[in-house]
Amino acid sequence: MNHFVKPSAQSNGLSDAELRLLGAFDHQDVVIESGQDVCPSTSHLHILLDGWAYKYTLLSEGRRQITGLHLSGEICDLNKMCFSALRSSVQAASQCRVAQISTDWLRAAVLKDSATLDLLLSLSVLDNVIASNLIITFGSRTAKERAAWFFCDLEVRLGARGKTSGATFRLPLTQVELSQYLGLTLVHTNRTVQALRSEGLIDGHGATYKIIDAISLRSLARYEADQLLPAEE
Amino acid sequence: MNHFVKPSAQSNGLSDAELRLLGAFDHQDVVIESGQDVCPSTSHLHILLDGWAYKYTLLSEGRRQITGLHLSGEICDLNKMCFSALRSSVQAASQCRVAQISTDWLRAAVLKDSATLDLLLSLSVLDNVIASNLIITFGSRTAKERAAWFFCDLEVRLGARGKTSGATFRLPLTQVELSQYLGLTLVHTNRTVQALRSEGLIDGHGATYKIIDAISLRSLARYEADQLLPAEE
DNA sequence: CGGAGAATTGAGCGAACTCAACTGACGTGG
DNA sequence: CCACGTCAGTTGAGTTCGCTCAATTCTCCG
Repeated sequence: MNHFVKPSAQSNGLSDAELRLLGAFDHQDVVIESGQDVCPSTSHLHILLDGWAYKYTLLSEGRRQITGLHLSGEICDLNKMCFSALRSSVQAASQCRVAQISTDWLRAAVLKDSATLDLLLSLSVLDNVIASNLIITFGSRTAKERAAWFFCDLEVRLGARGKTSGATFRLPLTQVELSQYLGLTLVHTNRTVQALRSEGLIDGHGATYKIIDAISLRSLARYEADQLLPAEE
Repeated sequence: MNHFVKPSAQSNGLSDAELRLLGAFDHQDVVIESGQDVCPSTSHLHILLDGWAYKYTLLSEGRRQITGLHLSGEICDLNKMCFSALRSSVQAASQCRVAQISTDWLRAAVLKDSATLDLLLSLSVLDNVIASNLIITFGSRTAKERAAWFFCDLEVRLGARGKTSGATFRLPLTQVELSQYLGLTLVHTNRTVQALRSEGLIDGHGATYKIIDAISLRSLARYEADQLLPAEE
């Protein structure tokens, strides 16, 4: 059986070692284009191997709220192990490579191998920790702090995947999407990001951003790797 | 082995049948006084048999954010199955009766019985759904809508447990706690609840509340049982 | 009666929203 | 090659929501 280790709390997803072990699983690779549904099948789980995706739910009047951001190594639809019909979907924010795993197959694997059980539980619990962090952000941070928090969080998660060069990284989200994630209006999101730029905390327009002053940014965001993270490794 | 059924999505917790089956588990009953820590042990999970509790995390400057509300039948600290040191705690909002279950024992039980696995997974995923609902609330609802949403949600969850008489129920939370849950200031929470009262949507001060006009309340809150719930039952 | 915690009220301010217009990049078709 | 449409980003002006900083009432309990 596979010897999974605990998913890295820093990266919020599967580690490289885990992804390598994933090869032992009965899975299927798919490429999803930007804007498409990442999790079309209800009988399979979907693991992001590469690319950006976000979970969202549609609200009244055409609005929507993005409830989570997924990077490579993360499982997008763990809920499918239990519930088939949630009111949320997962959309690709960039071209994505996705591995599909049958829920039935995984369920059987978990019963056979306690390390796999640990992995699955850890991923689910991690999802909760991430969600709690977002709740804390929404409940206690101003717009500027939210934006700062977003960039801090992003740098950590991308850094853990080796997707940053220096403090520079690609961000394939439009400001509309960013505003739906941060729970702000588009206009205010724009002004807020500009403020971070003009204060010399970040730089970059369009798809490429760079963190200039990580210390001040974290201080502004009261970023403390949030809910713990590292555990009984 | 136990024959657990899926936890009720309506109530967000264990059903009566599940609680009855719980007797077969190796557990220990404890009474926690209001204000005390519900989950002191790190080697045990804690299931609320009766009472109110909330998960919170302390922020800078003495502030805190309540990230989840727990009613009877809910597991408060599922994260202990994976991570030992989270930055959050669970506090009793009223006197609580709590069942402690050893994490090791549960882990073994899950590997032996697929129904128990389903139960555990369902509970964890349900936590996520609840958290997503809160994120949606924070991201898209005004103060008044948040408060209305809170009462709608409460009525459903309490109703599923038979803890309402008519639309009347006890709410053992102070406005300070309510404000920490809704992500508003105490003053604004007070005014917001008053507004709901003066508009004839709810009634009641102190610890006892009553929903007068559920239709209007739900409409105001855009409450639609939120992230769905019922599944492949 | 005094004190503590909870709920309430008032006044003023600042953050975030709304509405509306405008720029710049890009692709497509005449 | 340029006119045009579209979409992302930006800017301005005015309004409203929610916050801050008091101070005051109410309730309960010793």
